[in-house]
Amino acid sequence: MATAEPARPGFQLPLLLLAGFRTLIDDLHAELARAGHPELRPLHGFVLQAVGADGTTATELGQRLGISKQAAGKTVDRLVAVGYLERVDDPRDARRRLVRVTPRGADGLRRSAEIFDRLRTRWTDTLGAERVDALEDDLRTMASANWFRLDMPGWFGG
Amino acid sequence: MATAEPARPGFQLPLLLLAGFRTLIDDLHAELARAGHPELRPLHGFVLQAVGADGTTATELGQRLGISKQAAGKTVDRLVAVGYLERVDDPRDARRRLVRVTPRGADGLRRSAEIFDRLRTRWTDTLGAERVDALEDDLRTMASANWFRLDMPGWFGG
DNA sequence: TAAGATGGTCAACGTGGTTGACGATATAGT
DNA sequence: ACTATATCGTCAACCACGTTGACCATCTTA
Repeated sequence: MATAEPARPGFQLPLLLLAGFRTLIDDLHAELARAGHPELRPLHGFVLQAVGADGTTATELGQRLGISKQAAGKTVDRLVAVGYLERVDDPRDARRRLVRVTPRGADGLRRSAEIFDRLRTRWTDTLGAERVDALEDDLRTMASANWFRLDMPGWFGG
Repeated sequence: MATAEPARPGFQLPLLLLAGFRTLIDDLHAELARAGHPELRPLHGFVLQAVGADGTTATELGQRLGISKQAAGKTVDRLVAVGYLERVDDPRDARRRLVRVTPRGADGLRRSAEIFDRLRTRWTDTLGAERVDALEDDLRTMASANWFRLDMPGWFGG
């Protein structure tokens, strides 16, 4: 039968999506390293973003990221150790320990946004703005709407 | 100034790419679980694919996947434990231990290909074949050409 | 005030990755 | 033929990230 083998095998689509993601993130971190943030790992940018300007607690961070509060707490510990986050006591609730972005963390966040903008411009220069807009729109259509989980290592592996 | 804020912020592009990838892989594994392969993790499909029909050694597998031979060996151990791979001695080289896909592994691989084809059809039904073709072509253009590394957990995290 | 909910941390564990070391075997050079 | 070198597999120790269960401290509520 003529249609036994599809013209485009389906397995390439996820691979290309992953390759695009990875290329972007690798380029980001290459530039971030040059801009004075070599310790930042791909995961860290997402965590910093999730903490936000107002700060949070480890428990709330875990909920935002889709991981346990313990896992969130451990990741915060590492980011504190490299100077991107800080913990302060909450004067209104002695149980809570507020997690806040440090000036260094804010700098990393700001530079990341700039670099991502430049990277997207590189895409529109090569492909044309309509194609990149269409790509984003199509992905928005197909990707699960309320998606956001940051358990990447655990999800992909074990 | 009028162009200070870009119409489309760059940080969404990687997020959408990741969301698309993750949606596809999650859908794949939901169907794979229904088809009798609930133990298969996202990582495992890539490893099975990399072993291929002819089999390999742990060292060569590590090279294909972009990870150390030790890491490849450990992953093979786990896949052997769940029945997707097997190790046999190489009669022509007593140092080598050939890694081969078992019939169960081959079944998982075959079903994965079918499911990916169906998933891609779902995309073309919603977006139109031209849009999906364009999306793939554009990603091929932008993604690093000789990309293939499977150190996802270690890359993203650690 | 007693009871329950919530926040943070500790401990133990699983998976995936790393490097370094070390036998065993194969191959090349003298 | 023998010795040196390269390769394969594995062991051990370690790190990052995730999990669950247990526990104490503290806040909230009945």
